[in-house]
Amino acid sequence: MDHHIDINLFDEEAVIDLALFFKIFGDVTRLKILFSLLNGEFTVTDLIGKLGISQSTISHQIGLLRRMNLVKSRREGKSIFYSLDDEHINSILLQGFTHISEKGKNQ
Amino acid sequence: MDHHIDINLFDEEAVIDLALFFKIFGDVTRLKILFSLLNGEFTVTDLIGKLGISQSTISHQIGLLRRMNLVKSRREGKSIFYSLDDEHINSILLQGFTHISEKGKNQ
DNA sequence: GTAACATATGCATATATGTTCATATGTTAG
DNA sequence: CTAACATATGAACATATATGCATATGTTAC
Repeated sequence: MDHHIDINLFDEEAVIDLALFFKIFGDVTRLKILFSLLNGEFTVTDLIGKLGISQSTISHQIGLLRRMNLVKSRREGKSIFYSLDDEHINSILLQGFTHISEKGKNQ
Repeated sequence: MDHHIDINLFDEEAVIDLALFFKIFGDVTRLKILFSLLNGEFTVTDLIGKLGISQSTISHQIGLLRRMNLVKSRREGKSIFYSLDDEHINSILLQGFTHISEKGKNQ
Protein backbone atom coordinates (compact mmCIF):
# COMPACT_ATOMS: atom_id res chain seq x y z
CA MET A 1 0.00 0.00 0.00
CA ASP A 2 2.86 2.32 -0.77
CA HIS A 3 2.10 5.86 -1.76
CA HIS A 4 4.33 6.37 -4.78
CA ILE A 5 4.53 9.22 -7.20
CA ASP A 6 3.82 7.92 -10.65
CA ILE A 7 6.47 9.75 -12.61
CA ASN A 8 8.13 7.90 -15.41
CA LEU A 9 11.86 8.42 -15.10
CA PHE A 10 12.21 7.94 -18.84
CA ASP A 11 10.06 11.01 -19.43
CA GLU A 12 13.18 13.13 -19.49
CA GLU A 13 11.26 16.29 -20.30
CA ALA A 14 9.09 16.05 -17.18
CA VAL A 15 12.15 15.64 -14.98
CA ILE A 16 13.85 18.59 -16.63
CA ASP A 17 10.76 20.76 -16.13
CA LEU A 18 10.54 19.70 -12.52
CA ALA A 19 14.18 20.60 -11.90
CA LEU A 20 13.65 23.97 -13.55
CA PHE A 21 10.64 24.56 -11.33
CA PHE A 22 12.42 23.73 -8.07
CA LYS A 23 15.48 25.67 -9.14
CA ILE A 24 13.40 28.83 -8.98
CA PHE A 25 13.03 28.45 -5.21
CA GLY A 26 16.73 27.80 -4.75
CA ASP A 27 17.78 31.43 -4.61
CA VAL A 28 17.64 33.79 -1.66
CA THR A 29 16.60 36.84 -3.67
CA ARG A 30 13.75 35.05 -5.39
CA LEU A 31 12.58 33.53 -2.11
CA LYS A 32 12.48 36.95 -0.50
CA ILE A 33 10.45 38.30 -3.39
CA LEU A 34 8.03 35.38 -3.28
CA PHE A 35 7.59 35.60 0.49
CA SER A 36 6.88 39.31 0.13
CA LEU A 37 4.28 38.68 -2.54
CA LEU A 38 2.52 36.23 -0.23
CA ASN A 39 1.40 39.37 1.59
CA GLY A 40 -0.06 41.09 -1.45
CA GLU A 41 0.79 43.17 -4.49
CA PHE A 42 4.04 45.10 -4.61
CA THR A 43 6.01 47.21 -7.08
CA VAL A 44 9.71 46.89 -7.73
CA THR A 45 10.25 50.08 -5.78
CA ASP A 46 8.31 48.65 -2.83
CA LEU A 47 10.53 45.58 -2.86
CA ILE A 48 13.72 47.64 -3.02
CA GLY A 49 12.74 49.31 0.24
CA LYS A 50 11.35 46.17 1.85
CA LEU A 51 14.25 43.89 0.97
CA GLY A 52 17.22 46.21 0.54
CA ILE A 53 18.11 44.71 -2.81
CA SER A 54 19.09 46.73 -5.88
CA GLN A 55 16.59 47.73 -8.55
CA SER A 56 18.44 45.86 -11.22
CA THR A 57 18.61 42.62 -9.31
CA ILE A 58 14.93 42.75 -8.38
CA SER A 59 13.91 43.53 -11.96
CA HIS A 60 16.02 40.68 -13.31
CA GLN A 61 14.71 38.15 -10.82
CA ILE A 62 11.10 39.25 -10.93
CA GLY A 63 11.29 39.10 -14.70
CA LEU A 64 12.40 35.51 -14.41
CA LEU A 65 9.56 34.76 -12.00
CA ARG A 66 7.14 36.28 -14.50
CA ARG A 67 8.52 34.28 -17.41
CA MET A 68 8.21 31.15 -15.30
CA ASN A 69 4.57 32.07 -14.62
CA LEU A 70 4.96 32.27 -10.88
CA VAL A 71 4.21 35.97 -10.82
CA LYS A 72 1.85 38.21 -12.79
CA SER A 73 1.97 41.95 -13.34
CA ARG A 74 -0.49 44.81 -13.59
CA ARG A 75 0.51 48.29 -14.67
CA GLU A 76 -0.92 51.31 -12.92
CA GLY A 77 0.56 54.52 -14.22
CA LYS A 78 4.30 54.53 -13.87
CA SER A 79 4.26 51.59 -11.51
CA ILE A 80 3.87 47.91 -12.17
CA PHE A 81 2.31 45.82 -9.44
CA TYR A 82 3.42 42.23 -9.07
CA SER A 83 1.56 39.41 -7.41
CA LEU A 84 1.67 35.63 -7.23
CA ASP A 85 0.21 33.73 -10.16
CA ASP A 86 0.28 30.16 -8.90
CA GLU A 87 -1.79 28.46 -6.23
CA HIS A 88 0.97 26.00 -5.40
CA ILE A 89 3.55 28.53 -4.32
CA ASN A 90 2.06 29.04 -0.92
CA SER A 91 2.00 25.36 -0.03
CA ILE A 92 5.39 24.62 -1.53
CA LEU A 93 7.04 27.41 0.44
CA LEU A 94 5.21 26.29 3.55
CA GLN A 95 6.36 22.72 3.13
CA GLY A 96 9.96 23.77 2.65
CA PHE A 97 9.77 26.08 5.59
CA THR A 98 8.29 23.37 7.79
CA HIS A 99 11.18 21.13 6.81
CA ILE A 100 13.76 23.75 7.72
CA SER A 101 12.08 24.48 11.04
CA GLU A 102 12.02 20.85 12.09
CA LYS A 103 15.65 20.34 11.12
CA GLY A 104 16.52 23.29 13.31
CA LYS A 105 14.66 21.80 16.24
CA ASN A 106 16.39 18.43 16.07
CA GLN A 107 19.94 19.62 15.78
CA MET B 1 -8.38 35.75 7.08
CA ASP B 2 -5.28 35.38 4.94
CA HIS B 3 -3.21 32.23 5.18
CA HIS B 4 0.31 33.59 5.44
CA ILE B 5 3.55 31.86 6.17
CA ASP B 6 5.07 33.42 9.22
CA ILE B 7 8.65 33.69 8.10
CA ASN B 8 10.58 36.73 9.13
CA LEU B 9 12.40 38.06 6.11
CA PHE B 10 15.03 39.52 8.37
CA ASP B 11 15.94 36.05 9.55
CA GLU B 12 18.52 35.83 6.83
CA GLU B 13 19.74 32.45 7.96
CA ALA B 14 16.34 30.81 7.59
CA VAL B 15 15.99 32.14 4.05
CA ILE B 16 19.46 30.91 3.16
CA ASP B 17 18.70 27.46 4.56
CA LEU B 18 15.44 27.35 2.65
CA ALA B 19 17.18 28.26 -0.59
CA LEU B 20 19.80 25.58 0.02
CA PHE B 21 17.04 23.07 0.64
CA PHE B 22 15.10 23.84 -2.54
CA LYS B 23 18.30 23.99 -4.56
CA ILE B 24 18.76 20.28 -3.91
CA PHE B 25 15.66 19.51 -5.95
CA GLY B 26 16.75 21.77 -8.79
CA ASP B 27 18.95 19.22 -10.51
CA VAL B 28 17.91 16.47 -12.89
CA THR B 29 20.37 13.88 -11.57
CA ARG B 30 19.36 14.39 -7.96
CA LEU B 31 15.68 14.29 -8.86
CA LYS B 32 16.15 10.99 -10.65
CA ILE B 33 17.95 9.55 -7.65
CA LEU B 34 15.27 10.79 -5.26
CA PHE B 35 12.43 9.47 -7.41
CA SER B 36 14.18 6.12 -7.56
CA LEU B 37 14.56 6.01 -3.80
CA LEU B 38 10.83 6.62 -3.42
CA ASN B 39 10.52 3.01 -4.54
CA GLY B 40 12.88 1.58 -1.93
CA GLU B 41 16.51 1.00 -1.09
CA PHE B 42 19.12 1.01 -3.85
CA THR B 43 22.87 0.82 -4.19
CA VAL B 44 24.97 3.06 -6.40
CA THR B 45 25.37 0.19 -8.82
CA ASP B 46 21.59 -0.26 -8.95
CA LEU B 47 21.17 3.39 -9.81
CA ILE B 48 23.83 3.27 -12.52
CA GLY B 49 21.78 0.61 -14.31
CA LYS B 50 18.42 2.17 -13.59
CA LEU B 51 19.33 5.70 -14.58
CA GLY B 52 22.19 5.31 -17.03
CA ILE B 53 24.32 7.82 -15.15
CA SER B 54 28.03 7.36 -14.39
CA GLN B 55 29.27 5.96 -11.09
CA SER B 56 31.18 9.10 -10.29
CA THR B 57 28.24 11.40 -10.85
CA ILE B 58 25.90 9.25 -8.79
CA SER B 59 28.40 8.98 -5.96
CA HIS B 60 28.99 12.72 -5.96
CA GLN B 61 25.32 13.58 -5.96
CA ILE B 62 24.21 10.91 -3.51
CA GLY B 63 26.99 12.06 -1.20
CA LEU B 64 25.52 15.52 -1.34
CA LEU B 65 22.05 14.17 -0.63
CA ARG B 66 23.47 12.34 2.36
CA ARG B 67 25.28 15.39 3.70
CA MET B 68 22.03 17.34 3.35
CA ASN B 69 20.25 14.60 5.34
CA LEU B 70 17.81 13.72 2.60
CA VAL B 71 19.24 10.25 2.23
CA LYS B 72 20.64 7.69 4.66
CA SER B 73 22.92 4.75 4.02
CA ARG B 74 23.34 1.21 5.27
CA ARG B 75 26.30 -0.96 4.42
CA GLU B 76 25.82 -4.62 3.58
CA GLY B 77 29.04 -6.27 2.57
CA LYS B 78 30.62 -4.52 -0.36
CA SER B 79 27.43 -2.63 -1.16
CA ILE B 80 25.93 0.41 0.46
CA PHE B 81 22.16 0.72 0.34
CA TYR B 82 20.67 4.19 0.16
CA SER B 83 17.16 5.23 1.13
CA LEU B 84 15.24 8.41 1.84
CA ASP B 85 15.74 10.00 5.25
CA ASP B 86 13.08 12.69 5.25
CA GLU B 87 9.30 12.44 5.46
CA HIS B 88 8.81 15.65 3.52
CA ILE B 89 10.52 14.56 0.34
CA ASN B 90 7.57 12.55 -0.89
CA SER B 91 5.08 15.38 -0.50
CA ILE B 92 7.43 18.04 -1.83
CA LEU B 93 8.18 16.04 -4.97
CA LEU B 94 4.48 15.32 -5.38
CA GLN B 95 3.57 18.97 -5.08
CA GLY B 96 6.15 19.98 -7.64
CA PHE B 97 5.08 17.23 -9.96
CA THR B 98 1.43 18.24 -9.63
CA HIS B 99 2.42 21.75 -10.56
CA ILE B 100 4.28 20.62 -13.65
CA SER B 101 1.44 18.36 -14.75
CA GLU B 102 -1.16 21.10 -14.50
CA LYS B 103 1.01 23.55 -16.40
CA GLY B 104 1.33 20.96 -19.13
CA LYS B 105 -2.42 20.58 -19.34
CA ASN B 106 -3.11 24.29 -19.70
CA GLN B 107 -0.60 25.08 -22.36
C1' DG C 1 48.52 -11.39 1.44
C1' DT C 2 46.22 -10.14 -3.38
C1' DA C 3 42.63 -9.70 -6.76
C1' DA C 4 38.08 -8.17 -7.73
C1' DC C 5 34.39 -5.49 -6.68
C1' DA C 6 31.78 -1.28 -4.72
C1' DT C 7 31.92 3.26 -3.52
C1' DA C 8 34.15 7.78 -2.33
C1' DT C 9 36.86 11.67 -3.33
C1' DG C 10 40.21 15.31 -5.15
C1' DC C 11 41.10 17.91 -9.12
C1' DA C 12 40.27 20.03 -13.53
C1' DT C 13 37.06 21.94 -16.54
C1' DA C 14 33.04 23.50 -18.81
C1' DT C 15 28.81 25.57 -18.09
C1' DA C 16 25.22 27.93 -15.46
C1' DT C 17 23.88 31.57 -12.54
C1' DG C 18 23.53 36.01 -9.96
C1' DT C 19 24.87 40.66 -9.61
C1' DT C 20 26.35 45.17 -11.18
C1' DC C 21 26.84 48.85 -14.39
C1' DA C 22 25.16 51.31 -18.01
C1' DT C 23 21.53 52.32 -20.83
C1' DA C 24 16.96 51.72 -22.97
C1' DT C 25 11.99 51.79 -22.70
C1' DG C 26 7.69 53.36 -21.05
C1' DT C 27 4.68 56.64 -18.39
C1' DT C 28 3.09 60.93 -16.38
C1' DA C 29 3.32 65.88 -15.18
C1' DG C 30 4.26 70.34 -16.51
C1' DC D 1 8.43 68.31 -25.87
C1' DT D 2 11.07 67.66 -21.84
C1' DA D 3 12.13 66.29 -17.26
C1' DA D 4 11.48 63.02 -13.74
C1' DC D 5 10.26 58.70 -12.35
C1' DA D 6 9.62 53.45 -12.75
C1' DT D 7 11.06 49.45 -14.71
C1' DA D 8 13.47 46.47 -18.14
C1' DT D 9 17.40 44.81 -20.43
C1' DG D 10 22.09 43.78 -22.48
C1' DA D 11 26.86 42.98 -21.51
C1' DA D 12 30.58 41.91 -18.49
C1' DC D 13 32.23 39.60 -14.65
C1' DA D 14 32.72 36.71 -10.67
C1' DT D 15 31.17 32.74 -8.48
C1' DA D 16 28.80 28.36 -8.13
C1' DT D 17 27.83 23.90 -9.84
C1' DA D 18 27.87 19.45 -12.35
C1' DT D 19 30.53 16.16 -14.55
C1' DG D 20 34.43 13.20 -15.91
C1' DC D 21 38.90 11.35 -15.01
C1' DA D 22 41.95 9.35 -12.08
C1' DT D 23 42.80 7.39 -7.92
C1' DA D 24 41.88 6.25 -3.05
C1' DT D 25 39.34 3.67 0.37
C1' DG D 26 36.86 -0.16 2.02
C1' DT D 27 35.09 -5.01 1.72
C1' DT D 28 35.04 -9.88 0.53
C1' DA D 29 36.79 -14.16 -1.50
C1' DC D 30 40.54 -16.91 -2.31
